[in-house]
Amino acid sequence: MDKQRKAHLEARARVLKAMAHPSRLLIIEELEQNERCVCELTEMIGADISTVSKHLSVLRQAGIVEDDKRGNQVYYRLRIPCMLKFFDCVESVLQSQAEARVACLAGGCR
Amino acid sequence: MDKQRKAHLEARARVLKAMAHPSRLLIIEELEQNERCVCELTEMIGADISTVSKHLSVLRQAGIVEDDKRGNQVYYRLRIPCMLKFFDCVESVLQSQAEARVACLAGGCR
DNA sequence: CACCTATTTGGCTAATATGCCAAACAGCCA
DNA sequence: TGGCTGTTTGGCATATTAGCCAAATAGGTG
Repeated sequence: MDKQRKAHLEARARVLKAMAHPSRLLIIEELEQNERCVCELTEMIGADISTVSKHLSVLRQAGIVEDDKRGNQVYYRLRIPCMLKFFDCVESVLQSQAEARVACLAGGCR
Repeated sequence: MDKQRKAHLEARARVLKAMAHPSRLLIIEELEQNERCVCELTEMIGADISTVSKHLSVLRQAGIVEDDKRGNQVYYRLRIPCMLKFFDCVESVLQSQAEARVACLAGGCR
């Protein structure tokens, strides 16, 4: 495999990996609506604040969110506006899984 | 957080996690072109065939690919046609990272 | 059936991710 | 300055992932 292609695949994988966690997806969904401070996100997620801070750091390092310190609170927002669209495809996969399950129950299982 | 929402986020995360590996992204890109047998994919990836088989199994369990045994070869194809579109957003992130790096070098770093 | 090819599975080790607690830091206010 | 609130960082235990080898399985053919 070509070196450049490999680098590109790795870069893509890093972005996807950063998104591939339920709490981080929740963060992304919330930030689609509005910027939020860490404490708001922590409350929604219901985990330790240090855990949430680390999730945010993963998203920041992946270039997905950016932070903005105001007073002693830190607000996060999406750097990329396309996340919603992005999920259409994930939804297709889930939809298709659901259909497969139905077909399976109906007797089409291998 | 609502139980249903949590389940939904977990389902999405599982799909993203399945995609979040360079070799699996390569597989997805190749299958966008055409179905491929395991041996072809193994050659492209350049890893042990058992490793590739496990990657395929991850993608299959996530509902992203399906397999089709013909003779003693197993062919894989995408179950979902939207993967290319899906990546537009990842590309935006990468693009934006690149721009940030340029701005940084130009002196805009914090 | 014996043998060959293609693929999957089991088992192991090394690397990475997750989540909590405790400690450090930063900004604000008395 | 001292104390308070909000956030990040370090450290650790546990869990998950990745990749290789070896063994098992499945299909095809002599």
